[in-house]
Amino acid sequence: MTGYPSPDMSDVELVDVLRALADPVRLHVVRLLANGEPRAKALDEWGLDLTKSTMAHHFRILRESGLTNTIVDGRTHAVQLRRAELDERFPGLMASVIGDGRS
Amino acid sequence: MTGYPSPDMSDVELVDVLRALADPVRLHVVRLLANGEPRAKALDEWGLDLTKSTMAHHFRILRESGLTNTIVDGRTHAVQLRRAELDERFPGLMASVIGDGRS
DNA sequence: ATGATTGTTCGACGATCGTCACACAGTTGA
DNA sequence: TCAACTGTGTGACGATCGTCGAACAATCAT
Repeated sequence: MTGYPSPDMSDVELVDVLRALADPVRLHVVRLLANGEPRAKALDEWGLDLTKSTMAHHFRILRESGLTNTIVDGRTHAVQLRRAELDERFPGLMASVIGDGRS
Repeated sequence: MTGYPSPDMSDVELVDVLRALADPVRLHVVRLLANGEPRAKALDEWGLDLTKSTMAHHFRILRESGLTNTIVDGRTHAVQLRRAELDERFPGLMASVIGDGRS
């Protein structure tokens, strides 16, 4: 049901999380995941004009950095922000990054 | 007295700040600046084994991203974190990035 | 003036990054 | 069984990044 390995949060380094967030596409994705709900990886879920392989690349970086989990169900995959764990490891970071309307 | 142009904080984009922070050297520098006090650019102030030109490169990125100011005094320069402005623009971000002891 | 000091800028280099097309693997449904 | 579908992996490409040495500019002390 839940597939693909994500690192233990205790092994996650802040600088790697920041590197994962330091890209417009991935920051956008993380913001759409702010509410903690899983979201399908399907291209039309993200409002981005990128190819499958490019999105797969970004999803991989998000997962390997510790930001997300991948949930596999049949042939569809979903991504979920590891909000609670991230809040414990890096208090305030997600809140400030997800932030409000300021670009 | 205060030299080299820093961007208006209202023009600073979060993704650019994150990109500036997403490097071990610059994250280290920002943490040493956490208290808001200026710090000389002199190499021995940072405990890093890098050349002058490399440090100048990192200081430039920090300044252009909006994270720091440069204070010129004679032939010595100092860097200062724009803490108050950053806190207003991105509440909680600096606090979470500067954080505590977790690597 | 002259030489030492502090820091920037330039050009180069290898490494990493973001993107794509293509081939591949697993799941679903007819 | 077989075709369609969803997503991953590979290899390539240009662009950006981090680093360095060397040249330069500005300031200070003598």
